[in-house]
Amino acid sequence: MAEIQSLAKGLKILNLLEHSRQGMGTTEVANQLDIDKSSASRLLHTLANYGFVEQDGATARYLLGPQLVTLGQRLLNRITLRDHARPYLYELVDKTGECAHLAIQAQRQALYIDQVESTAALRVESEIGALAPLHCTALGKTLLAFGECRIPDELQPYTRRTVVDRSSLAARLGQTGRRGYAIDDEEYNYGVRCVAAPVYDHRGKLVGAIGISGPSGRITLERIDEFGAVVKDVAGALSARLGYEARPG
Amino acid sequence: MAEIQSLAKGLKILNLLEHSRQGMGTTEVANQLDIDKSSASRLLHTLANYGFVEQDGATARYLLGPQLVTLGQRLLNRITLRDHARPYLYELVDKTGECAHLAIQAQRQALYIDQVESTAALRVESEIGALAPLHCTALGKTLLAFGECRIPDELQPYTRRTVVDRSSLAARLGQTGRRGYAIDDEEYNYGVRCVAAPVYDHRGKLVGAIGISGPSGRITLERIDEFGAVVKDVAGALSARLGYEARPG
DNA sequence: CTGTATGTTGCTTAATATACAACAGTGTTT
DNA sequence: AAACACTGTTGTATATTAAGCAACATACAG
Repeated sequence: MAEIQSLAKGLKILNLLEHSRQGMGTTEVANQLDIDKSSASRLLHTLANYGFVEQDGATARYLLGPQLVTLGQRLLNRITLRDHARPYLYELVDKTGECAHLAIQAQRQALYIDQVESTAALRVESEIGALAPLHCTALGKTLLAFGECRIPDELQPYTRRTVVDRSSLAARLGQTGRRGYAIDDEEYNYGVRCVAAPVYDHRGKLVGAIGISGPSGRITLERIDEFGAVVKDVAGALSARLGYEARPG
Repeated sequence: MAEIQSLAKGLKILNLLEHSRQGMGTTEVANQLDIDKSSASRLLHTLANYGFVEQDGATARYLLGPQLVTLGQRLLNRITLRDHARPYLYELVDKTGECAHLAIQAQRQALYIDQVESTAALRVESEIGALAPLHCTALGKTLLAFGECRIPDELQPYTRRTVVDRSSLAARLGQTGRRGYAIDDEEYNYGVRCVAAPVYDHRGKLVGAIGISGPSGRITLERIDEFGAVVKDVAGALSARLGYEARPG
């Protein structure tokens, strides 16, 4: 289907500003997106009129605007999974000592919608709202293995351990399915191992994944199955809370 | 300046979807915004391509998309005021027993960027990301009285107590300035009183406001100055933490 | 099976965004 | 100071593009 190009340009500007901490000027935006600065100027003004971008008072550079907070938070508040999941995330932190995360599938990626930090000095911090690839994170693999979405077309490598071969990945996902939890063994970040398990709702539909992330020194290969069992249990308890009734077998 | 109309239409769709819990269909969007359904269809597809809206798998209706969470959260994470303010919000809750809020000025309104809930059964819940009017909330009045923004053109009444006369409001803001904290006496929500005070950064610039909200039964007119003093103190401590040095006088 | 509603697509035309140039404003350099 | 570079905004003709209409497909209810 044909895209409305002016709208697409505006949205591209927002995505561009996401990665700019100190903001961008009109000319800079125009150059990045290869459009005329007059167009950039008018697009930015339109975005500003609706609060999607904001001009820094001092530098006059454009930043992401408050309307995005309003809309994003509105959406987050609507995800009731999040409310239900919170105590279980705490339970994970208590039982494992590692940071716990909750993600859902969105835009063919894993969207982190909540986290509870551990008290350990060395810990893995993620940002709520961040998107992570499906093929090389424990939460993502969980969504792949137990959900309905297909393996992404491109399997980008992030570390030397990232599985980029489709058939190898499919085989691993098969294992994951049988085992009941997914493992990320330094496939996304060096030195970080993660374990995650699926969360189902009352219809038996996959709604998300919860898991833990920690340094490889603590989440050792010897203990990883132990962690896996814990994560699987807690995820099962959360699913039960959501009305899911595990089928026999 | 001229708006890019196609972009504006797309942004209007997002604003429209904010208030729709169960999502909207193409025709519905088209009718609401008075555009042709073919245009609505193409605009929605464009928004969907970039993740700003998402189609519910079951109902095929459009909902706000995950990209808004990503961008909104990115922005929230950048507001360091929020990190600094959190312990002071807890302090407010401890000292007053009421819910504490942090807001900044955005889009000529007060943007709630954090809250800490009290443990009281009867309490005032606000949503992070929500926008509130400047002229009839304690946080908003604080931003008006101590900041640089002007009184809004339209003073919409929310309750019978809302001050809608500009000169009356100006006089009240003068009082507020001398007193050092702002009061909302059921001017926005019936049965709810709020008290708020300004937060300054190291340059002495107003960066936000913190305050408490509670039922009128607990925040009585007799005790409101007592609460005001507490809020002012805590806001002062937060400002100090941000490097603000109160000027003599 | 008919009638109504929805969402998508093709195509023409009218609307509009673009590109270019000119201009104002700001700060830097010589 | 003056010249210069750079930024952002505005005006306008033109070429692009989105709108509008109709047709079509699909789903659902009577």
